[in-house]
Amino acid sequence: MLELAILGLLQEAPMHGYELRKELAAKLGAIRAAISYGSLYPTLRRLQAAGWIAEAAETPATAEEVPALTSRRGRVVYTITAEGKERFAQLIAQAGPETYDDTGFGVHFAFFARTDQATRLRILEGRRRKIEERREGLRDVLGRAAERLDAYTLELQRHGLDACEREVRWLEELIANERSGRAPTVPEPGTAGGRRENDSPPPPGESRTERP
Amino acid sequence: MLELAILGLLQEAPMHGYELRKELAAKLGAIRAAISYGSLYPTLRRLQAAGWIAEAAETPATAEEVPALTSRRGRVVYTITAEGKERFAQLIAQAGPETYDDTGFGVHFAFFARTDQATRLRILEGRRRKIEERREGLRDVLGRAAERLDAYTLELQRHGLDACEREVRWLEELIANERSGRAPTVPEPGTAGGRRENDSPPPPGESRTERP
DNA sequence: GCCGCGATGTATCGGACCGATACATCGCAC
DNA sequence: GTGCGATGTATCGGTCCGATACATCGCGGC
Repeated sequence: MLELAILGLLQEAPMHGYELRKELAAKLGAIRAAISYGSLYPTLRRLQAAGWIAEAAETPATAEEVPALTSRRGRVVYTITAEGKERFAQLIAQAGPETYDDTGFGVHFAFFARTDQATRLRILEGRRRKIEERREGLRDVLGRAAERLDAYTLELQRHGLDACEREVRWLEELIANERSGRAPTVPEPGTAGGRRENDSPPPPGESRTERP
Repeated sequence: MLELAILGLLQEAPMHGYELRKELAAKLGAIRAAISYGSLYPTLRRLQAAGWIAEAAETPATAEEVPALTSRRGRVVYTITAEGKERFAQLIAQAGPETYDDTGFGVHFAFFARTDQATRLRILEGRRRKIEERREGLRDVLGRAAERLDAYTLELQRHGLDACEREVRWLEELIANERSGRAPTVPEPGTAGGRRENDSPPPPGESRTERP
C-alpha cells in the first residue's frame, strides 16, 4: 500500500521523504493519520533498490563551489523511474483483497485520476460488495444476537451499521456517475506545457453541497 | 489492544481461542474485521506467561477412563485470573493516545459496561477531541489546498469530513446521555446467582430508531 | 457403510506498519 | 546570541496481519 502511494505521489513531482509524508497526509487525511517514518524510509530504500525510484541529489549544479564547509548533507530527493511508472500502473490495475479494505481502497481512490475507468468501476464495485457484507454481518448481530450484548456494544454496532449504509449510498452515487460518465484519466502534470492541473477528472457526486 | 479485548471477553466466560475470535468479531464487527490467529495465539501465550489468564484444560473430570486412544488433544480453554482482572481494570482506566484511535476507542467502548462513568466520559471526550482535530484538518485541506487536488481526492475528503461530523454528533449524544445519566457499571455475570445478563447498562442514544 | 467436505480448532512464519527515539540544521523571535 | 519550533533523515522493537499447515468432528449423499 505504502509502495503504491509513494509511486503515485512521485509521479506528480519529485520529493524527499518529509514532503512525501506531508503530501500523503493531505491526500489521505480522510483515511489514515499519517505514515510513520519507520515504514517510509525503509520502503523508500526498498523501492530504490528495485529500481522504481532514483535518488536525484540536491545541490542543483551551481553548487560546485563552497563544497566542504559543514558538508551540507541535505535532503534526498527521489524521482520515479520508467520502471516505477510501469510498476505503479500494474499495482493500480491488479486488485487483491487488500484493495477493498479501508486503507487499500483509500489509496486506490486517491489515485483514481490516474486510473482508467474500467478499473475505477471494478474497484468501486468491489468496495461496495465488501461494505455490503459488513453491513449484513452487523444486521445479523443486531437481529439475532442482540439480547446477548450490552447496550453499549449494541450502540456501537448501530453506529457502524449507519456508517456502512452511508458508504454504500456514497459508492452507488459514484458508480452511477462513473457509468454514465466521461472518461478523464491522467492529466500528466509537469511534462509538456503549462496546462492547468486537475481540469480533467469528472465531478463525482453532487447534491452534497449544503453544510449545517 | 488485543490484550485488553481478550481480558475483557474472558471476564464474561472462559473460552478457547477460536471462540474468542468469534466473540471478538461479533462485539467489534463495527470496528474491525476479525482478529488474526497470528496475533491471537501468541498473545494468549504471553498473557498466560504473565499470569493474567490460566489454562483450564478440557476433559471435565469424568474423562479419567479412555485416555490413550487418539490422545484427544482438544481445545484449550482459558480463564481469567484475579491478577488478570486487575490488569484489565488498569488497562481500561489508563488512557494513552492509542485509546482514541479507531481500534482503541472501539475496544474501550465495547467494554463500557465494565467501565466506571468517569472513565467513560473521559474516553468519549478524548475521542471527540481527536475526531474534531481530524475534521479541522479536512476542512483546511478542502478550503486552502482544494485547487491543488483532483476531483476524486476532493470527493474522498468530503466523504471523510461528513463521517467526522457524524461521529462528533454521535459522541455528543453519548456524552450528554452519560452526564445526565444513571451509572450502571458492571453486571458481573457468571458469579453469584441467576440474574439476567445485561439488564443494567443505560440506554445510550435514542432518536436513532427509524430505518430507510 | 463410507467418503468427502465444511466447520471447528491450534499453531507458526515472514512481512507490513507503527511509535518512540535520536540527532542535525534552519530561520526567526525575543 | 540564543533558544525553540519546523524541517529533515534514520533506526529499533513491537504489534498485528495474511498465508499456510494440519488434525478432528458431524453430517449429507451415494
